[in-house]
Amino acid sequence: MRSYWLVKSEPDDFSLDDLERQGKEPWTGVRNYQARNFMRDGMKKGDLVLFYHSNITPPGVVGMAEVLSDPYADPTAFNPKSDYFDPKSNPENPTWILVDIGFREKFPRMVSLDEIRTHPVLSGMRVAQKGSRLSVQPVSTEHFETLVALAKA
DNA sequence: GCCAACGTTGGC
DNA sequence: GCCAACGTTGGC
Repeated sequence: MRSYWLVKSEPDDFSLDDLERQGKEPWTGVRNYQARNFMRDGMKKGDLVLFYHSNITPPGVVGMAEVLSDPYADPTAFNPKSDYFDPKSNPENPTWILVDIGFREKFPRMVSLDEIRTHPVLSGMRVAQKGSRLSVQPVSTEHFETLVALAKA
């Protein structure tokens, strides 16, 4: 049973094109417990992931990625030189967990946040809620299929 | 650049 | 355990 997800990324920091170039990327730097729990407890290899660009005009879903690894400790939490360093995390009992995300496809067109919010089905997505800051979030099968169909229409 | 919404921290 | 202060996210 495959699950569906949405991850946010600021394209100035790491875009879908960057993911395409790299092929895959350890999803480092998530420092929110709810988002971590989704990666740690929910994500499985082969799950499909909507790739969302935030902090850009317009924000929206630009493509599809997939989960390529089992969950493992985020190594940036142990690196004092990293922006994501967290002295409270240690390799014996890591606080922060990630998965590898792989490139799958760039959609023929972006589905913007505005379009998600005004769509009768997609408006129920968590990302559409005002003030929604969760950077890793589950997506229902219906929302996933509706959004992909729209992106390819 | 502004600021509302939200999550976390820390004093009490 | 409460909650004010603070820092961050992210749309606009």
